[in-house]
Amino acid sequence: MSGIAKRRAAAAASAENNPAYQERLQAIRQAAGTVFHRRGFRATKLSDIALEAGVDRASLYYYVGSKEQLFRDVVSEAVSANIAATEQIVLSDLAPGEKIVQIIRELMVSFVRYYPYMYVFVQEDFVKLHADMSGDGEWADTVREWNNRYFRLLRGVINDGLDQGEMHSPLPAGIVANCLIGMMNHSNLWFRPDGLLDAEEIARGMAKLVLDGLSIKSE
Amino acid sequence: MSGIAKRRAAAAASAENNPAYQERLQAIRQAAGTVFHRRGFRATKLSDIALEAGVDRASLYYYVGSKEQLFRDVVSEAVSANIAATEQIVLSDLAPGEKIVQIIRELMVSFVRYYPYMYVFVQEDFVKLHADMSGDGEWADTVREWNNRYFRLLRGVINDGLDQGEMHSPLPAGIVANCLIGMMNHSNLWFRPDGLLDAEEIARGMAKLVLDGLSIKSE
DNA sequence: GTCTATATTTGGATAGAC
DNA sequence: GTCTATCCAAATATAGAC
Repeated sequence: MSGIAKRRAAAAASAENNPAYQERLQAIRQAAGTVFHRRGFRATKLSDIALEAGVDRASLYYYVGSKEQLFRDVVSEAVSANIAATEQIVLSDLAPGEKIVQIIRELMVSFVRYYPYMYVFVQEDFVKLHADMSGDGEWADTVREWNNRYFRLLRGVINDGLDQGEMHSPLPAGIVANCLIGMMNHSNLWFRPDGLLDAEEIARGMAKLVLDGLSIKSE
Repeated sequence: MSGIAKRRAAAAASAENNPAYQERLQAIRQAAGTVFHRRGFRATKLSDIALEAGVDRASLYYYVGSKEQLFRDVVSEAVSANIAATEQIVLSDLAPGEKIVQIIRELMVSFVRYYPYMYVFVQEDFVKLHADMSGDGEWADTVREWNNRYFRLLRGVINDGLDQGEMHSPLPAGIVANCLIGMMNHSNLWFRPDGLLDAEEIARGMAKLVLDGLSIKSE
């Protein structure tokens, strides 16, 4: 273990009693989130994060072991919380259509609650990033598992809706699920928490789009 | 101009009479398309493209000036053709809903016709890539203009549908347009030309999803 | 804890022989 | 036209002084 790594570990071990340390670490994570969201993981330079956080580039390493570790730190809590919440929705006794409404709402609200950490995650394509994040196979498994779980939750709800006759589509449930995921994740490019519409309104609109469509039905 | 650059220019100038040259160049572009699609622009190494094309890394430079130029070469024709086709659809006298059907169809079919070059383009976020492709301001303008034109075309059609009373949504037309773009572009992760459903079928299903929704209406 | 200086790796691009 | 041997510019991470 290198010198800076030892001091980093020591600082982290006794971090609980050290509010200054916690504050600095939080500032670094927030700066990292901002830059990751703006540039994407691969294009983000640690010098950008250092600039954003107002510390020297080398000083980052007193708090963070690597760029990849910093990425994991800022996304893990947000993503796992959103998946857990989505699992609760799926386990509820709501009708499939109402579950879709709630799942979309949960995600859009999470984008704001954890802004911009959720976007930092969903904007990345981890299949393409595999080479960059090959340092830890366990992390790659975690990400794959997150994506698979979320996809299967959504596909399952749509499948139930189709089976129960509440929904209809010429597309298989998996493709519909991917369409919804693409629609929601793409909001990382245009949705901002301080925009005209808030997350709840946009989520309602998206759910209506998916469930009822744009066309006005002639009755 | 460097030595290899001179020979590259000379070869390109007399390329018309040289089928061997054309063939090699096409092979390189196809290899580039495959790797760009698999890894994304930034993560793609010229050594990957060389390996895929079966030539030495240095030999690429007899045919191509830079990684960025290679990227432009493989996407330009496909993207500009799709935008031109979309403009024709928008200029037609179809109803807004039918225009949406045709626009979605045109894009999904283009994904196949130019596979994988259209995906190579739409999977990139050029705002984030700006630093990497800063070599040429003109290219940045071209890309911005492409994205703006496509967005405005789609938003315009949706706006017409809302204004004419054929469509309804609580969301503004621009957000709906972004939802469709996200849905369609995300297919770069799951759609393959040799899959179970072809582009026409998927486009019809997507259009139905957007226009009629998933829910079965009680009549 | 922070910063200067630097080791190291990676990857785009070129020189020049053949 | 192609390949070997480089050059060079990032950018991550560390050493070690303070």
